[in-house]
Amino acid sequence: MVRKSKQEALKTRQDILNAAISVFLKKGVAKATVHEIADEANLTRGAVYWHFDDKDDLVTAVFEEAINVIIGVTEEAVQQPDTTSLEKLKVFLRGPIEQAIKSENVRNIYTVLMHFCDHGDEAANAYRLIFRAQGYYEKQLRHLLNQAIDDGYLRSDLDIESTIFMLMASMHGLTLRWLTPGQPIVFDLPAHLGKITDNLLLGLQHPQSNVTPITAGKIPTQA
Amino acid sequence: MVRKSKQEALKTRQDILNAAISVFLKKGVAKATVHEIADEANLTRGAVYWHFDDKDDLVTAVFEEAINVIIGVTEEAVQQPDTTSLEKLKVFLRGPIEQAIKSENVRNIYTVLMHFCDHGDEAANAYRLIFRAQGYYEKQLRHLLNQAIDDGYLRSDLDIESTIFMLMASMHGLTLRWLTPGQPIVFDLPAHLGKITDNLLLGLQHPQSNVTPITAGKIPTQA
DNA sequence: ACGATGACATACACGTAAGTATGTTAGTAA
DNA sequence: TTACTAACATACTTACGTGTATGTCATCGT
Repeated sequence: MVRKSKQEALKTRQDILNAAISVFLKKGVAKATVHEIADEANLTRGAVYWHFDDKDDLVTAVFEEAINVIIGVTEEAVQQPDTTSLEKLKVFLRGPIEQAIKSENVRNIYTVLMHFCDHGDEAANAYRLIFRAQGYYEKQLRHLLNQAIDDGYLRSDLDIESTIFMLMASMHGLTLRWLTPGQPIVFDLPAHLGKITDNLLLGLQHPQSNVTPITAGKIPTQA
Repeated sequence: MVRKSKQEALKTRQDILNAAISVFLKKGVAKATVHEIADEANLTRGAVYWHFDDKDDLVTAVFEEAINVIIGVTEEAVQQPDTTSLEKLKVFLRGPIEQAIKSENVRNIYTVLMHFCDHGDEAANAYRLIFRAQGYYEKQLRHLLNQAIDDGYLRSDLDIESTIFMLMASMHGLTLRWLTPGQPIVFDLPAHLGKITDNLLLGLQHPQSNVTPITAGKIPTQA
C-alpha cells in the first residue's frame, strides 16, 4: 500500500524524526546513515528523501523541537504575573531542564545535541539555529537579572555579563552531565534541581539572605 | 628523503598529532579524513598508518594529553603543603581550566573533545579513558570536600554527591562555553575564573562567610 | 660495505553512503 | 470515472574514505 492520506503522511514524517533520534543516540549523527534511519522507521530511503531535502535538513528538523523549547521558555518568562522577579529568574533558569524532565523526547534531543553531534559542517546549519535561540535566552536572562537587582533581590554591584556566563554555563553543564550516556551512576537531577539553582543564586544575593544550601537528603539513584 | 632518524620520526609523530587537532577543529573528528590530516602535516597517509594503527588509535592519542592534564591536576592536589583545605579545593577546581589557559594545545584538545567529537563508536575508546580520568577527579574531589567539611570551612550538613555533581557540572559548563567556537562574544574566563569559583563555593560555606561575590569590573572581550 | 630494517610514499581493492532517476500505487479533485 | 499527483519503493550512479599491499631509500648495526 502506498499513497497514504495527509494525516498518515504526517505521521510518517514524525516516525522518521523519532527513528532518526533513536539512531543518532546509538551511532551519533555523523555515523548514522539514512538507510539505518529508514529501516528503524520501517520505511525505505525514498521516504526519507521525500520528506526531507537531505540529511542536513533532517538533522535540522530533529533539533527544531529543542530550539522551540528554549524559545518557549523565554516567551513564557515574559508573561508570568504575581511572582517576584527572583522567582521568575529561578523558574527561567530551570525552564529548559524542566522541559527535559517532563518530556523524554526533549531529553533525547538534548542528548543527541550535546553528546552525539559535533560542530563539523554536517550540523553547522542546525547549530546556527541553536545559537540564535541561546541568544534570545541570554537576552531575556539579562533582563531578568537587571529586574531582580532593581527589586533589591540581588546585589547591585554584580557584573552582569559574568553572572550571565556563569549561570548559563552551570545550567548547561548540569544538563550535559545529567544526560551523559554510558555512566554507571545517574544523578537524580530532578530531585535536586531546585536546591542547586538556589545555591547558584546564593552568592549573587545580599549577604543577609538566608536561603538554605544543598543539604543532606536524597542519594543519587542507580541506573 | 625517506628514513629519518628516531629523533625526527618522533617529531613526525607529533606533527601528525598537531595536524589532526587542526583538522578536527575545522571538520570535526568524524568528517576529518586521514588524507586531510596527512596533507596538513605535509605527509602521506602512509606515514599516518605507520605511526598509528587506525583512525581510532590516532583519535585516542590526541586525547591522551587532555587525560594527562586531568590526572596531573588530581595528583598535584594530593601533595600541596601549607595551604588550607578550602584553598586546595579551589585550586583543584580551577586546575583543568588553568591548564587550558596556559597551553593553547590543551585548549584545542578540550575544544575538539567538547565540540568537535561525539560519542558515536568512532571515539568510543577515547571517551572511556576520559570517563576514567573524570572518575579519578571525582574521587579526589569527594576527598577534598570531606576534608574541607572536617576543617570547618564548609557546612557539615552538605549532600556530598549533589555538591560534587554541581561543581563538576559547573566547571565543565564553564569550559564548554568558554571554548565554544563561532560565537561573536568571547567571555574573558581567565579574568573571572577566581571570582566564579569562589561564588560557586559560597553557598556551601557557613552563612557568616564573607567572600565577595562577582562584582563589577572587567567587561567581556571581543573576539 | 652491506644486508636488514625503519620510516615513509604509492597504488590498489573494497565497502559504503549519498543522491538521483524512475517506477508504482492509491488518494483526490473535477 | 478519470486524470493527476502525493507518497512512497526500487534501482542505479557516483564518489569517497579506509585499510592494506607493495615499493623505495636512507640509516644503523656489524
